[in-house]
Amino acid sequence: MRIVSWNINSVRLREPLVLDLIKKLKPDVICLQETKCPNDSFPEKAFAKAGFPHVAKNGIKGYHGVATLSRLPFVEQSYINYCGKEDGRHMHTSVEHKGRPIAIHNFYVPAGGDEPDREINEKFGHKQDFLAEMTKNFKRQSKQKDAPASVLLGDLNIAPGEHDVWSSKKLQKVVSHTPIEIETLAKLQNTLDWEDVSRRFVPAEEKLYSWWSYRAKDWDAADKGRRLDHIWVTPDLSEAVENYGVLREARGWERPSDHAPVYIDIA
DNA sequence: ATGGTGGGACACCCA
Repeated sequence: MRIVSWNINSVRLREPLVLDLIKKLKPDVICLQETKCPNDSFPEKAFAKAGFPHVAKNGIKGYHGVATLSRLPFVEQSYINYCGKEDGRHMHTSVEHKGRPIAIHNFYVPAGGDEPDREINEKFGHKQDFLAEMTKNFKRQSKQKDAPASVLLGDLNIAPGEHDVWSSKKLQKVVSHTPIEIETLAKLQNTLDWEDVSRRFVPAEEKLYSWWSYRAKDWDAADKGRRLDHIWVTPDLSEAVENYGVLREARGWERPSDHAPVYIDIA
């Protein structure tokens, strides 16, 4: 089973690119972020025709918004609102794989604004609070006896490792790579003992990115990227994950998203 | 220190 995560930056504008992605990667589940699309105008028909009749969406007008597309039916779907906002940043679904459910938590974590200081930038405070609330919710879930095998993925808007950014030194005070965010993300990762799948397949000392700014003259040549998109799995799933990749070429497609899709294969 | 680009809704927000 192949699961893809992609910050699409407008699903309506880039509907053709999603179809290209389907042809290219032949995924079973596609988790989209930044759909920027209300639920009633989501382009479902095109995706159904391409083999994805099952769509779970948590969209709002204009910005944010997440959606999960699947070849397989969902045995469960729900979403949680964070920080008292209905801003479309989480979609939970469950699919059955070899007779047992796999929970898929599709997240779009707040970007956090420009200043890494909650006293002067409330967006940064929101990002920190959002991650704390995720941690609290998953801690509760992990205490349940029959907690399902789970995948947590999406645009977490934090690049934690030294080689998850083009220059760790230059980005120390840049939101997405500050020590406080990295610490908050680690706290979340440790609650359920999630495994960051990417770094099992790509050594920690190798540069690995999933996002390149629109502002670069030549994103590919400059290659000043960050790994903002993540796929984590609970320990009971770890062994079954047999492949991981970033579809870097998608960043070079016509009218691209600034994020590339990331994916895993589960045996 | 600054401004560079892109998307959506609608005069300015999000990233």
